[in-house]
Amino acid sequence: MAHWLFKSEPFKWSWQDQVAAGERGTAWDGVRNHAAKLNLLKMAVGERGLFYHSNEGKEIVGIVEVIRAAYPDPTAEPGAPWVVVDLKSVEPLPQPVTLAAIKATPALADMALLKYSRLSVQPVSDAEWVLICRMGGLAV
DNA sequence: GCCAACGTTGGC
DNA sequence: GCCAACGTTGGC
Repeated sequence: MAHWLFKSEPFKWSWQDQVAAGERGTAWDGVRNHAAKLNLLKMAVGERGLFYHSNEGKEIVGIVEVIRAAYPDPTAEPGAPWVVVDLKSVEPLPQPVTLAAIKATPALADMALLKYSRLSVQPVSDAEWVLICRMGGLAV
């Protein structure tokens, strides 16, 4: 299964908001970038992603799961190509993984987070996923 | 089809 | 607050 990374500015939509949304989850809306949209389209129900706080925090704080595959973004104009997936929170990272820690880890040098820092929905490789989960204090 | 101008993102 | 990176827009 593929893994992903979702970026959000915490004052717009934080990990706490995602947790508060509970088991029913919420739509990950507002994506207006075609590369990010393509990633959303590739997602399958049950795939998991990292939840990253940009700007304030600059750290990966939790794990989310795709609970509904891509469908048209209800916040976009009718007919627009934008899509959302529904996400629910799974668990927090006992120890958040900071951007600084990622930069300091040679094995993570190719992460999209570093190479394409403005992309809001990114793929994460299996190796990156395992390493970040471990750095965050989760057994994998 | 090129490219300058402009807006947005996001780290610092 | 600054600025680099990048996407989009619009004139030509």
